[in-house]
Amino acid sequence: MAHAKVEHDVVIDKLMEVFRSSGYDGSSMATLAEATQLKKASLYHRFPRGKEEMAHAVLSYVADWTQNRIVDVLFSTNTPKERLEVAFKAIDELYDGGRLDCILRALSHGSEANVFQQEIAAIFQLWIDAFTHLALDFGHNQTESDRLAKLVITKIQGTLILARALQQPSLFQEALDELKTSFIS
Amino acid sequence: MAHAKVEHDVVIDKLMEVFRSSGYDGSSMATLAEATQLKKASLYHRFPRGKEEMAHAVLSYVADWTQNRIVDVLFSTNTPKERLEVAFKAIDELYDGGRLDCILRALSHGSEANVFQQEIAAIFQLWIDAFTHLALDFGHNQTESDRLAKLVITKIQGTLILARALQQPSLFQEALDELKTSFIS
DNA sequence: GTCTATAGCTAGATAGAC
DNA sequence: GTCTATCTAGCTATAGAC
Repeated sequence: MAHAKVEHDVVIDKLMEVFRSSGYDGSSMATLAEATQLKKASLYHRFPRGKEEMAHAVLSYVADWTQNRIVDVLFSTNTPKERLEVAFKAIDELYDGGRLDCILRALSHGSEANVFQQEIAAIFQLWIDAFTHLALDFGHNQTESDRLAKLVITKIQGTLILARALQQPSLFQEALDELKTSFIS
Repeated sequence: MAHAKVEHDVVIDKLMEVFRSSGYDGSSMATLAEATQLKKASLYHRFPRGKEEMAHAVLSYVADWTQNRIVDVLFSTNTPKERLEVAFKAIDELYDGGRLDCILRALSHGSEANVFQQEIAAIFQLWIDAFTHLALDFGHNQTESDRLAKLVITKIQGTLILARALQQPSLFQEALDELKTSFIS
């Protein structure tokens, strides 16, 4: 089946893989086509407005992922401890234990003025709201819960940068453990 | 003086400005030429190996800046408290109070495999060594000093990302204050 | 929905005058 | 050391067959 239809989810996943490792401008239609095993014209058939639409589609996927794997989990009826564990397991997978870069950062640099800025901000806000809710359920007060939620994001992002720069993924693992402890204690 | 020689430091500064806001692949010879007020051919005269050499020159400048404004300061003979204040003042300037992105991150994505990875890692290591030294002088033990030094980098990088994504530079300012407190207490 | 082929443009890079 | 002019390759995007 040389011309079999490639599943939409698989295409999005491959596009994300390229964007997150090469950035927006560093990802050409040629490399995106190669990664998805589609020809350039086929990509344009699926994403008529080209590369920008592909990046938006990836961000839309990331928003869905966040809703399903973070927000829904942290607002579920399990115990706070259980919710915390499940969410952090997902985060660990998302970044492959500190080896993969964050797609939101990869798409925040670009020659054209930040067309993705609002979408990215909205996704970060999903994370903040969800972790604030969890912290409240752990018994922290509002101020401390806000602080913890932002700490989740800044610690993950900051350690990802250092872990990848120094090629020490373990730094990321340690940070996740420390974060979990911050909620419990 | 239409053809006056543009100072090397000014050229580096303008190149950095473009790279840090547009990333490596997002910065074209045309935009780099426009920013430096030089024609493309003049840039090639100064940087024969083109864009890659320009980025290396910028990273070399950043390494020098780190040596002068961070390492030398933190290894000076002033009191730990004074050294801390001077270094953090420099950091605040470097990122314009949380409004500017980090050049090291801007150069860590690219279509070509990470040609800047080692240079970037070396600069982060300068920061780590300098802040470890400071923490030891504050009376912290070796383990805690290592932790604090890495915390400086991860907290700065992480909060920069969130501050810029949410367009709330104050998050960065707060983080700098918290970091200073971490050393003193 | 996929493909081949190609248009039209912009990228990085160079030659050579001043 | 700066410039204008230009080359070639790679880019985004489209046309049209199957």
